[in-house]
Amino acid sequence: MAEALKTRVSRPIARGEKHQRILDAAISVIAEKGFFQARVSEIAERAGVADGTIYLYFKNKEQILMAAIDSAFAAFLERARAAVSDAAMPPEQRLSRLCQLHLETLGGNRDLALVFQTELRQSARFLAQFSRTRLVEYFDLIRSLVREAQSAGRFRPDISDKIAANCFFGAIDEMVTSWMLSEHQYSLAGAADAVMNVILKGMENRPPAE
Amino acid sequence: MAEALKTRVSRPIARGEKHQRILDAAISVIAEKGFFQARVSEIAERAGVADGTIYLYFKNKEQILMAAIDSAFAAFLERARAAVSDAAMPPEQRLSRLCQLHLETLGGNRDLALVFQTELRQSARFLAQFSRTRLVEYFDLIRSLVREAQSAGRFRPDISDKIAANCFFGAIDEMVTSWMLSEHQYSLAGAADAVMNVILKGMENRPPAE
Amino acid sequence: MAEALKTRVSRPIARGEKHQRILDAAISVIAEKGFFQARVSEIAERAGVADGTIYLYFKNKEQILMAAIDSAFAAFLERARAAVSDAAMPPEQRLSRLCQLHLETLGGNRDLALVFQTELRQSARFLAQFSRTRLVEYFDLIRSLVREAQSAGRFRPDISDKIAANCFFGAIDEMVTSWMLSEHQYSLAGAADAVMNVILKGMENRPPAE
Amino acid sequence: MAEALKTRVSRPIARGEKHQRILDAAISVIAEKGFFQARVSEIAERAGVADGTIYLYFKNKEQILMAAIDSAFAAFLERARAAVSDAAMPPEQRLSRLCQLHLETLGGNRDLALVFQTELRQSARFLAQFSRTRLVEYFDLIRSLVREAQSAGRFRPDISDKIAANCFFGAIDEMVTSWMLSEHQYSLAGAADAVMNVILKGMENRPPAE
DNA sequence: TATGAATGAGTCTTCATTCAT
DNA sequence: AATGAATGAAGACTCATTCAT
Repeated sequence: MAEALKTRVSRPIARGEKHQRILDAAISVIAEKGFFQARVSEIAERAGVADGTIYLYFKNKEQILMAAIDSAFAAFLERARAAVSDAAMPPEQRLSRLCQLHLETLGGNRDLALVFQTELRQSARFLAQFSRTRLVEYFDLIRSLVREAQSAGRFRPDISDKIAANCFFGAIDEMVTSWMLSEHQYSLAGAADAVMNVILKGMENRPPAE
Repeated sequence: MAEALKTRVSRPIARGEKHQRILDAAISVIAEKGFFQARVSEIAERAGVADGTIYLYFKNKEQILMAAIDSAFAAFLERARAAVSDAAMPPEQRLSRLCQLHLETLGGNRDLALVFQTELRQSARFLAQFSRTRLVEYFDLIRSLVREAQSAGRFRPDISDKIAANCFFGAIDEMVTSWMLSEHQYSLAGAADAVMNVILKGMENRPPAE
Repeated sequence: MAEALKTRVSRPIARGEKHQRILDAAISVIAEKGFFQARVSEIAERAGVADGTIYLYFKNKEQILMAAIDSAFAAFLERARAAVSDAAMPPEQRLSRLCQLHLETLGGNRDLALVFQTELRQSARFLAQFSRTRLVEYFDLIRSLVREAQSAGRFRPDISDKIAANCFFGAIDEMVTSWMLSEHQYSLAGAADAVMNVILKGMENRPPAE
Repeated sequence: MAEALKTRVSRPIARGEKHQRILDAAISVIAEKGFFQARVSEIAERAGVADGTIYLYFKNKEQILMAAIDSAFAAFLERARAAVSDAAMPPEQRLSRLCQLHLETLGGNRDLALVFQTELRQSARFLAQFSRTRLVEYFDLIRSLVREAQSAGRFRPDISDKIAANCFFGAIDEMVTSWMLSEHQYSLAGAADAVMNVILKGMENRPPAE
């Protein structure tokens, strides 16, 4: 009975832990080598398991990589949603917080930044739907904040929420990319205010100067 | 004899022409399959040459792909420079033209869009300097226009030209990406004004409303 | 001896039953997949035991498969011996009964037919002696009946019992094989008389027609 | 021009030769190891080519093995047809010739015998149609001779040509199998007359003894 | 120059077997 | 005795690159 209980309790944990170790190892390998250069044997090695063990948890190489990217993005999305959940805060300020979180998260995790900037897009193009779905969810989050700001009269009503979201996301995304390619010579999160200073100003609803 | 003569006369052209055919074929294959899924034998087939012939023109697969991407981007950059060369035009209007050209060019060439949005970034990460250099040149073009606009008092002086360029390029780039992933359901170039309406407004130098 | 006794007393039912379940599962898997395509894990699943449990009863995969085939054939041989044990019956009639039994048994058990026709031969070629020995025993049974018929003057004395047994067994065996490959479109046992009508006639001792 | 011609002439030969070398090597490996134990790398080694070269000639492992078996059987079938093509010879004598050829051919080529007796049957069960088709063609050849003998009043009309063919083929086939398993201690072809002495006698049309 | 058959290093994946529980 | 997660050896197959023609 103690045996059974122990087994029932410990196995799931052990299993989950190994599953996660493989996902983490996969992110690390993808970050370093890229999606198509990632080797199953290297993921196994970094996860501290045998090659064959990988296949107890994932159907094939593609599924490992997809799951790894998706799981990383899902976690990111989760935090993003939490960051903008305070309905009491004005929507443009929540967009600022989202920008801050985005730059902080990727600026603080080189592997994540590499994967997001180069591999997520690959997966969006070539691979199954779910990674793309995550991106769409992120966009929808931004768009809903934009519409909210428009409804509140804080953003100009004449701009499309889709285009606004593209400008918002594109500007932030490009900040990450150029930072990533520039070998991180500066603090990414430190640029958040400057970016928002341009983007939000471009959207704000101001009476024409007289 | 007629054969030989024909060969002798046409060769100089033929070489250049064959070289170019390989580059074009490479772009086409990369657009379809992606950088790492592109096969040398498929490039050869589309170029109408034997596999081995590729190696008379390029050292290895990486060099083909790099040269193809670089050459496509170089042509793009050339047109971009020409588009903003009219010093008589106000800088912010030249930025608008650049945006228009960017969206028109990629919106009108699916292969180019695919390569720029997903593979150029890959190459920027993994491959030799020259593709990255092109990107930097494009950025420098944007930054110089931004600085010019600042000097002329049209753009706010308090924003960094680098960040402004990131916002400008990022917004446009994201327009292309989302259009590309959305299966081109709308005219990309048609969105140029809307994007500039946000970005340029975000940079323009206006006295605060009182 | 103490070991044997202990086994016989304590585990007889449980051990024997699980052992047999594995053998049955093995026959079923071999029939479906073939000897070399049979998977240990599938045998374990069909036997309702864990993979590792298999190895408490058998040294390795080859031993399982060998034992399964051997056990199936041993049962068959047992019935064959019983069928021809009536010394009062004329030997050629006993050969007919053997033929009938052979066709009935395999015609009534698809798995057994598949295993006998394709896998027994494999095992005869590649695997240890014991399966082959069973075949030899079956042959010897046939040969002894042939010799008996010759002694009784019912079969021609000029034909070798070995060759006669080959003809007898070969004809029956081929009936099974062609039936098996033809998707069982007809009753196999129903052909027994027709086959014997050829084979026994070929062996019978008749004065030449004048 | 001479170059082109030479290429056009020599290449096909070279290709065909290598193709055949691979088939021969495959037969040899299958004979030794069996269908499912045959390794592509071993076939390549025996054929004197690199592993990858195999795949220039065959789509995958199964295709190699199938082609090898089929080609060997096709050659056998060809000879069989030639052996019984003399319409002037009585049909029962032609059946004897077929038996002789069958036993001679397999008795003289150990690899072929091994492949025919154990692997052809496997392929008939598991693999694509064409090997099975060959077997059917061989059977049809036998059946047509049986029917011819019946029409000529040499064979009893009351037996089915299908069952007669099974007896005929089964007896011969079993001779080969038992010879093969007995380590070839005797001349296989030498047994042809004895086998025919049983089988043909079993089929012959004789008035009942009075 | 041009060809394309040949090469073989490199990787994913399977599955018999082990062993800690 | 029983389990089944973990192992890792083995093997099919791909494809960039070479080189004889």
